Amino acid sequence: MSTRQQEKSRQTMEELMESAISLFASKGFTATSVAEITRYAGYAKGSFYRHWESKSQLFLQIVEHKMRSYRDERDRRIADARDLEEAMRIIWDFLETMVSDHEWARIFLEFTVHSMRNDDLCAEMRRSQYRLSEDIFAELVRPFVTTDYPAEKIGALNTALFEGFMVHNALETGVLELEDVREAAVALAVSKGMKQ
Amino acid sequence: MSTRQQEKSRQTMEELMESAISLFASKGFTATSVAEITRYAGYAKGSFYRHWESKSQLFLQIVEHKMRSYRDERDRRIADARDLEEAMRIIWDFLETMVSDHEWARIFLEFTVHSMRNDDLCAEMRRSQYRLSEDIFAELVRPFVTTDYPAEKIGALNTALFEGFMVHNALETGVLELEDVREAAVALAVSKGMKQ
DNA sequence: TCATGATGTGACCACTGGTCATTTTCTATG
DNA sequence: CATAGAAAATGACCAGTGGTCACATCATGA
Repeated sequence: MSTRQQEKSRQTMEELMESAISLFASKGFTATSVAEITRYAGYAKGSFYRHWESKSQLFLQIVEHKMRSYRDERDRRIADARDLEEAMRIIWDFLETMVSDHEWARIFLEFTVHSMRNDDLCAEMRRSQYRLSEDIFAELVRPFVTTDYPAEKIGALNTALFEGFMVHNALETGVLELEDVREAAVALAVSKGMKQ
Repeated sequence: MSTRQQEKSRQTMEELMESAISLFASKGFTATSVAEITRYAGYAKGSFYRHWESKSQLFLQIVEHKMRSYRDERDRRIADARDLEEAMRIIWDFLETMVSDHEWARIFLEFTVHSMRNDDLCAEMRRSQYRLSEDIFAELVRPFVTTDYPAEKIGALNTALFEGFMVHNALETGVLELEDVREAAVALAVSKGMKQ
């Protein structure tokens, strides 16, 4: 096996990815062009498509990578939760680290909307790797729900509140703090999912 | 005054607007090009820019028009509300008519995100005409809030939940019904804004 | 040394939002 | 009517987009 050549290829890919991450962060997904990504990394445009089949696919790969690192930590901690309220607070710690990466929350929202018009992308976005999907939320939370209210709905309501907060953040309205949303989300989940 | 010429100009503008509304509805904001709008209405591309300074400005005009018709009805009805819960339900009737225009909710979200990267557009989107903004919500709801919790935050939380639901809808996840979100929003507002 | 296949290139495609000099059409006045 | 001047409509043009592909370059195994 020609290790040297493969190594070079891997390095090129990483350079392009670094370039993309930094450009996405400063200009967003749509406003960053493939030509810019390659130019910034010192390659020609054609090289990009040797590594990814589209700009969207690169983006998904970046997100998947970001998500994977959060996920393990989160799943480990939630095993210790004693009730729904505790579980919710652990989940929100995790969401908090996502939003704290301010620019990325915005870009992520941008991409979510971008994917709305493409069935394949839409299907991928529904999968748990790319979003705190309703499914994964329900799974995390189900063991703690002590009412008849469906765990999926608790999850979906929570995700709605979170993603709505990202819109709010993106428009820089500045009325809500993360604390407010977190409190509201916990209160909502508790009122629906725990016997009073 | 050359009434005939002005009349013609007005008619052209209306034709272009109708064309745009129908194309936006079927393809979304980004995917609809200015050339398509004019072609569909039977004009050349240049004519578009005689009436609007950009595609975004046309969009804002369409939204403003849609909003105005809702608003009057809503303000009239809310005057009759007796408490926060009643006020919330009236507001959600209004939001419901917005989402029921299924395709438009999606396009509106698309445009919201599109405007994120443009300061001027962003400022316009914060204004009450274009969104159920935190301000206007606070104003509607303030007279009914009987706790210390700030009315702006109740408004912002409600808007977050609503706009998050639009994301949910756009991805066609299908777990939440409007009823669920409405109930959650009312419950949330009541728990924060009404003495128990 | 040289053939092979992987890696890198940039002109090219059909398209975008937006501009503007030019042509067409209307109308107010002599 | 004739015509000057204004208003409306046009479409070639610009710099850019995501994506393709025939071609050049280079590392490698024989």
